[in-house]
Amino acid sequence: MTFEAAVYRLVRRIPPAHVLSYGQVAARLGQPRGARAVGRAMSDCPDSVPWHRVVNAQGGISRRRRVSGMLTQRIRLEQEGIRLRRGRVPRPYFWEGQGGHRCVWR
DNA sequence: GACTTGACTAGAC
DNA sequence: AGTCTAGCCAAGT
Repeated sequence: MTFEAAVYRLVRRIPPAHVLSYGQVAARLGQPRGARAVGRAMSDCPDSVPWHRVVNAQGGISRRRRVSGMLTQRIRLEQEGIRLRRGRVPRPYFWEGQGGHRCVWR
């Protein structure tokens, strides 16, 4: 199992209308400082991966080579019912796994 | 095979 | 609240 594959497997488990930061993904895979490696993996991921559910630690959409990709990500998030505040995904949308949060998606 | 380059980030000033 | 740094991993040079 490569790191990349592990990243894709986890990202596929993020429920609709929820997000995870690059750092959170890395931490869950046992690499608390591997956020950057997650970003690299996401830059080349299969279409079967809901890549739009991964944002940066501030809830914002990170820059990339293809600027248009940023718009696509925002659109996809909004289509799932996520409302961005000041260009960021508000905290309640962050997937905390088993616990604590209320699912705002319907 | 060494070095660079990112969709990153927590911590230290 | 800005700036800098170290740490991560794979692809491209």
